[in-house]
Amino acid sequence: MSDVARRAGVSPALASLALRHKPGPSPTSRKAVLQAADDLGYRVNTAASLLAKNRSHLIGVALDLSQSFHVEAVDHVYRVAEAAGYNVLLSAVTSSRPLDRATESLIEGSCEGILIVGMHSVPESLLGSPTRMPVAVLGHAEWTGSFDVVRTAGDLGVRSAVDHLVSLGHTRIAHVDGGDNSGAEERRRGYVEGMREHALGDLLHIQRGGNDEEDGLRAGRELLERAPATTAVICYNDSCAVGMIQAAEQAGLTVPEGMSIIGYDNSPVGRTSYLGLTTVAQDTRRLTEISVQRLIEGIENPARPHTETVLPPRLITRSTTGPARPGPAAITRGAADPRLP
Amino acid sequence: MSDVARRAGVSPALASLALRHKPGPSPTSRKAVLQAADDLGYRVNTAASLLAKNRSHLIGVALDLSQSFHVEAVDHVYRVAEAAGYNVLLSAVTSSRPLDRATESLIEGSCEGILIVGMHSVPESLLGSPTRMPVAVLGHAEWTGSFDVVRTAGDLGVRSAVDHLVSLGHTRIAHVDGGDNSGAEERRRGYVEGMREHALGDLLHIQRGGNDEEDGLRAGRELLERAPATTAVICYNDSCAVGMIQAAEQAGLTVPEGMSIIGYDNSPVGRTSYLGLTTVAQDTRRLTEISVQRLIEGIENPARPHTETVLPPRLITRSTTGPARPGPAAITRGAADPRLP
DNA sequence: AGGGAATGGGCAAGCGCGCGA
DNA sequence: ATCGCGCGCTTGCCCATTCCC
Repeated sequence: MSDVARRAGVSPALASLALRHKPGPSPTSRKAVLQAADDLGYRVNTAASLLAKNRSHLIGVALDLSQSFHVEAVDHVYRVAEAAGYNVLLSAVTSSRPLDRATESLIEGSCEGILIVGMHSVPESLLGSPTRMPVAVLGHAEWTGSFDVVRTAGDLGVRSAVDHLVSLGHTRIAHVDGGDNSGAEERRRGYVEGMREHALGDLLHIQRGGNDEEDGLRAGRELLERAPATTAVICYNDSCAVGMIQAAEQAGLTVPEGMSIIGYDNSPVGRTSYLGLTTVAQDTRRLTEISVQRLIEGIENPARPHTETVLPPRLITRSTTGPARPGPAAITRGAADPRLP
Repeated sequence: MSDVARRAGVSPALASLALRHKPGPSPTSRKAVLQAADDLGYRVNTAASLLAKNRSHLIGVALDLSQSFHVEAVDHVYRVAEAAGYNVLLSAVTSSRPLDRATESLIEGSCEGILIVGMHSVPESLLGSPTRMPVAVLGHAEWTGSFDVVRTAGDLGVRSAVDHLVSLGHTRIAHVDGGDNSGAEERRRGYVEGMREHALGDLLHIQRGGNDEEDGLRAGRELLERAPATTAVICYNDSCAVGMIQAAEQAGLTVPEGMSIIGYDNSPVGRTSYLGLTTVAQDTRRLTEISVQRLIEGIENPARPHTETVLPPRLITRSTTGPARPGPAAITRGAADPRLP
């Protein structure tokens, strides 16, 4: 930096101010410094700057890249964080890289706070003093009051799915659940409550599912065998629903005539015009905005109490749900797919 | 750190050595330091350490999280980098965040080299002195000799797809291409060469496609209208192929009886037991290993000449390809899906 | 018994920048 | 607009002790 300053004919201190667009330097010297920096291809040394400032303006994000919801969130995180003057550090959780390793590397990256996407637990090491660090969770974590949580009311989402199906005349509505995946318990509860509310408590059928197509396919096959009278299924998520659709088609059921199917997440896979999956959408954008906001508030005011924010989901009706079939299931599928124009 | 040193009864310098597991301290003082650090919940200040060492042992990775190939690569990157004593900095490229912004933030994160996944260009700012920085590209970049490239021979992949189809008796083989997406040109060339080699140059049909299902669906509809005699299609990638399959089924063609379809990438979407997509697989693992290796070599020996490494792809035959239909296309699809057991 | 290597440990000079005086 | 200190750590250099020829 002193090279830059010399070239611009000012002191290093002034150059520092100019380079950071801080008030102080006159327009003349400001321009001179910027020009000199450009000529010399100079870039500030982040480490030194960080050491001197003792602030990084960096927020860390731990996520599972294999989940489309997380990937979608990333884009919003960048937007919101950058608008608030923060940079973003990403760290992936994978099958071979547990959450605590991900957060560990974020801390090493000297971030000032951590956003955890979609995990249901928070590493204790983050919350215990003296290493305490602001944490926000975007997703379903048990809220203990020592971090912020921003999530969707999954139970409401599934209840609205039940409502929708009931309004179409369905009664034998099953649920392919998500086992112990993130948010699965809540959705299961929403299903049970929704069914009971419509006095369909006797027809409850929960089939163990999972979070991918394979799981949905397997669960679907089992479901159709055990409860062949089922006319509608609410699945843990969209991938799972796609598997369920495949199971139904394999069994000779058209969708939605023979079987109505609802997913959860409004993921890209369900959005294609071909599939047109009816699904429960989370407001990824708002969720992300709020969680990043909360995290930044927690960074800038460590005394601030932590909150849990629950947003309502929204049912998106597309073409995998339709009126309950009056008679027995259709068992043929013709060339003209009725889902399509 | 001096607190730790005091508590352990040694000097800060010795504590530094002990904390970094460097030779010097006796086993006794080493243990004392580690114990003291643990008691105090001490963590080294990365910024200060970095400033003093002037090395970060960090490699930056710029990628597009919406592409499954990139996501798959991440896992391997972590493995290889960590094995070589490097940490990883991730930076996403999205529709609103161009590559140069991603690499910019990696540089700010003080990484020592950058791995660019699947983009076909390298920001000039990375290569021009005096900011020059080691760069490796995992994917199809025009190799200029000023960075390393590790990629798959896409043309060979598509040629082997053509070979496979020809061996099944197909001649009217079309290609739904990837437009100007990464690697599309090479795959298109492989198609043309493969067809010519089998003296099928007259039957060339290239349909403008893209990289997602929507593109594949649209391209498929057009293709079936313009070249209804087509019996096999090689698609730019798996998502595109899924769209193509949907277009075929909508037109009343069963797969593979009425139409054989091949994808590219061996992505999760095609791997499900239901789809069983025949596809050209890249060796993601090897590609990643080599590219990270090359990058690290470039960091540790800046004088090293840059290389281009081209790996062969591998055709994975599953159930969306079959013998060419002898007569006209089948136009019905029954309940019993012949793809399935 | 004396000299030299080997070993464990301390001292202090920065690293490049930001900020208060 | 400048001066100069200090952020927390690393590292080269030097000192002290021990052990061995």
